[in-house]
Amino acid sequence: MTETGTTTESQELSKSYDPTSVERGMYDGWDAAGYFAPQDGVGRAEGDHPPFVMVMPPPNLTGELHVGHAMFVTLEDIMARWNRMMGRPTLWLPGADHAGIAGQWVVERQLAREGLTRHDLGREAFLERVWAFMDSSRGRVREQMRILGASTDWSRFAFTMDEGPSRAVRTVFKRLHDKGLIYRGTRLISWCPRCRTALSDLEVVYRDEDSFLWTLRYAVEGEPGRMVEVATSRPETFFGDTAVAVHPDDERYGDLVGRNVILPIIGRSIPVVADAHVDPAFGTGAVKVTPAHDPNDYEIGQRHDLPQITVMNLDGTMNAEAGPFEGMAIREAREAVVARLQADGALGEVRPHSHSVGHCDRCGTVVEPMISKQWFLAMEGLAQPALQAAYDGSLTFVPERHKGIYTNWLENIHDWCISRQLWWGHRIPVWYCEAPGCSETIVSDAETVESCPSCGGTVRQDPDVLDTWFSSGLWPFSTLGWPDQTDDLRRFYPGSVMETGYDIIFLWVSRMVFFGLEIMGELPFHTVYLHGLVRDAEGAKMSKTKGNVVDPIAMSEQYGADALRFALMTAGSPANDIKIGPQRVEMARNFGNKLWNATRFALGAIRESGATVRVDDDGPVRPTAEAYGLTVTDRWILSRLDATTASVTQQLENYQFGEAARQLQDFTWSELCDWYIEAAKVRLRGTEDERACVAQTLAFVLERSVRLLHPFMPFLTESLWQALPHRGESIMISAWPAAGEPDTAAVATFDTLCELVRGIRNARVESGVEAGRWIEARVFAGPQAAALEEVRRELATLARVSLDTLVISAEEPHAVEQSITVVAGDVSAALPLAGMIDLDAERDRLRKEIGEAEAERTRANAQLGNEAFVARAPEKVIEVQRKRLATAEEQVAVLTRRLAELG
RNA sequence: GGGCGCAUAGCUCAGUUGGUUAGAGCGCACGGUUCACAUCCGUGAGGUCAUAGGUUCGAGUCCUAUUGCGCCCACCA
Repeated sequence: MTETGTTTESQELSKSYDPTSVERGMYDGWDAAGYFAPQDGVGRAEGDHPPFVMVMPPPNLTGELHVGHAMFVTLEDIMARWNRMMGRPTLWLPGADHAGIAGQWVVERQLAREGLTRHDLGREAFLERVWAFMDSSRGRVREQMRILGASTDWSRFAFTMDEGPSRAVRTVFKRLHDKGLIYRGTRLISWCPRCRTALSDLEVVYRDEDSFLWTLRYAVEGEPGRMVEVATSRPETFFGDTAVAVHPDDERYGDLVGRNVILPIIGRSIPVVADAHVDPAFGTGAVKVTPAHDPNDYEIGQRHDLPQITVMNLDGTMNAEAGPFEGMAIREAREAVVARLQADGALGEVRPHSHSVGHCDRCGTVVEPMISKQWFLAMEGLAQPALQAAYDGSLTFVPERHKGIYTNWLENIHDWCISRQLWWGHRIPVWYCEAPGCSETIVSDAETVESCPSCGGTVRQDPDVLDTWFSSGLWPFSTLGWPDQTDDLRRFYPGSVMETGYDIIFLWVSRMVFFGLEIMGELPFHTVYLHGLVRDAEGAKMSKTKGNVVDPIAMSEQYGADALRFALMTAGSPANDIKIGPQRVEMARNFGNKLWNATRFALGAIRESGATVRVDDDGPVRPTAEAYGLTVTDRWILSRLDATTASVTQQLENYQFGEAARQLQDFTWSELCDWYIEAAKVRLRGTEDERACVAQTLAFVLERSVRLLHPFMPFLTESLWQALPHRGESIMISAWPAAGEPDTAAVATFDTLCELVRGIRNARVESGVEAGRWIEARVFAGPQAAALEEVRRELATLARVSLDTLVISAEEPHAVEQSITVVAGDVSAALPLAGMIDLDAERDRLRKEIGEAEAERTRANAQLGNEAFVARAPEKVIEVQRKRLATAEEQVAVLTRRLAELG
């Protein structure tokens, strides 16, 4: 079954853990070895090994990575590395996003610093400039992800503006256009006057602003002196009013419906219409209708066939419709208009009013609803299958509550305005024939169209580009070569998990789902895992202007990428926002140091044991009782390793990454280091067989632990694994450990040992025994005496009891004078401390302990005395209570006798 | 207006199907240089699990209401 020796020469580890030297160069080695790519010829086609496929949410190439990126890189890397170790062909596909409006905005800002606008450069030169920026940014982002340890397949790196994804965009556009789902129409859309482009609903963020509600007075035509008052928060738009609307049942205005009113200043006549949308209780119950500048008014206008009068220019100034106010900025115009209305006696009540105002998500400018000719994607038909997938459970959300957010949005979906008046992005693949008399519109998936296919005339491409999220929505298949039927597409579509932030469920996740279903006929992934946002140590959102940005690269340089990753994972729970500061990362680094030193210790122990660790293809061979003479201590740590392995595996299956990391930290630090290693030191000073047993057990447990930790701390674990006895060339491609059966007897005995040791240590401290002093102890262990006898040296060493005087017996002697009594579960110990005992203090201590034991006994009795409890609780739970009662009774008895003996 | 989340030790947070005496790290107190680690070890103090009801043999965990904080959605003239 085994060969001896290790395949790799064990390395000496330096005195202390230096993350920088551990991490340096390691990534390049993995990359060069090709570990990041799925094995050739493996994948869905082969059937029996379903691949694990995850497409990275492509970071925007607009700047440096922030700690939020480190968060998703860590989560996805854990999934990728774990699945790889589970033996699944794993593809984690990296990429980057051109970021449309955000990308253009960054470069425009650069230009602004040079006193230039994009128009100074012209479209072509501007795009060259953007490309140059993106290229340099792309390199940095890749480098930063490597520093973080992202095990992505760089050979498949994709950029949204690359030829492949661009062709996918054109193909989808054409296909959906031919199907009638993409159409061009003149609608009311959201317009950013600064960016000078249309926006989708999702790119508009609303903020409450304090303003006023102005009452305007319109004269009723043909009835001198009679006025109708309308309330508005936007007086400057009244030039575009084409009606006044009142509720059909509003008696105040019933006689006015069908008649006209006169707009002040410009004297235009507009009708009064009845529309149920109007709330008679709000304002005056009469509302000015401006179809070209308000979504509600637009709807009313549609219903009553009202004209649309646009009163603003695309740059946010008033146009000729505003008469004397032409050329003024909107805000400026508002004040001037109000002043003029007041002067003309057309202004009524003015009162403070708070309402929410839409702003451009990118630049913060107030967004204007405008009538504009744009391209739209009809959503109703696309949304249905995407909803169905969520309803029937074929699409899962982690955590599940986000499913409702997703479905709620799709249930209330509006058509998506996909055209943008930008230069940076995917050009709309539509050409218009310029020949006189020919009105041909050509939609093509080709990169260029030279001439009109019907008349041969010259053509001009639509100047607009697509919303950046259009290409993002195609990402799960455009990155795999679609529209070509590539091997990758066959092997890796559909994917498995989409890991991203909950803030882009609408913007991105929903769009990938409906595009995937429409274009590929299959969901792009079965699970959506959503992480929370990362905040600073005070819980504030990070921003450069606040100066509270945690730079993941600086953090990695100081504490190591492993520490940053571990800190991010253990800082909170899935999908909740987490806070992160340097202190937490430092603690994670300390954990790394602990592992480092535990490994150093193990290597030293193995060397000094003189034994050779036996290794097979699954690493150090699991030591057996027959071959190695395992003791309770070894059996305990092996059992704990098994339990931890099983639990961590389950946590990973359930996407509970933080809990998995915490359990591993707890196991390795508390159980392995604080207890096993300390206890094992006894036998390392013992016989040759004992040393060999400890060496094999340590090698086994540590090697497995390091493997379990690998997805979380890839660099450190690789380094330690290489130093430990192992087989194989990298921990990255080693197998995920399997769990064995629990050894309940060993666990019970060792737990008793721990409890007893803790009790004795506590008694020593409380009695003021010097830390270094060896004391006497007599342990009364009842039926556990034999088992404890097996670990008497460990007990003696850990509790600092001199081995010569340690007595472990089944029966309690009648009298032990001048001693301190320790109870630990079922067992007790007497510490004869001649001359050191303050009898009064000891009596007080005993009384206090008796009190606690009695309280415990009372609680257990109460539980068991409850007939309903005994009748209905499961037998297992009742048994626990019986045991609890027995232990408490025993403790009361022992302590009471001791108290009596003290006199 | 609708929806979601959070509230647990001085601080930051865990606690997946309800089940002994609710955990960790930091901080705090006391003590430790014995040959892995002071980036460490040992011991300890510290919590009416926001409030009020309810379901249950049993509630930090499930239900209802309330308070406070945060977020999302919505056509708030």
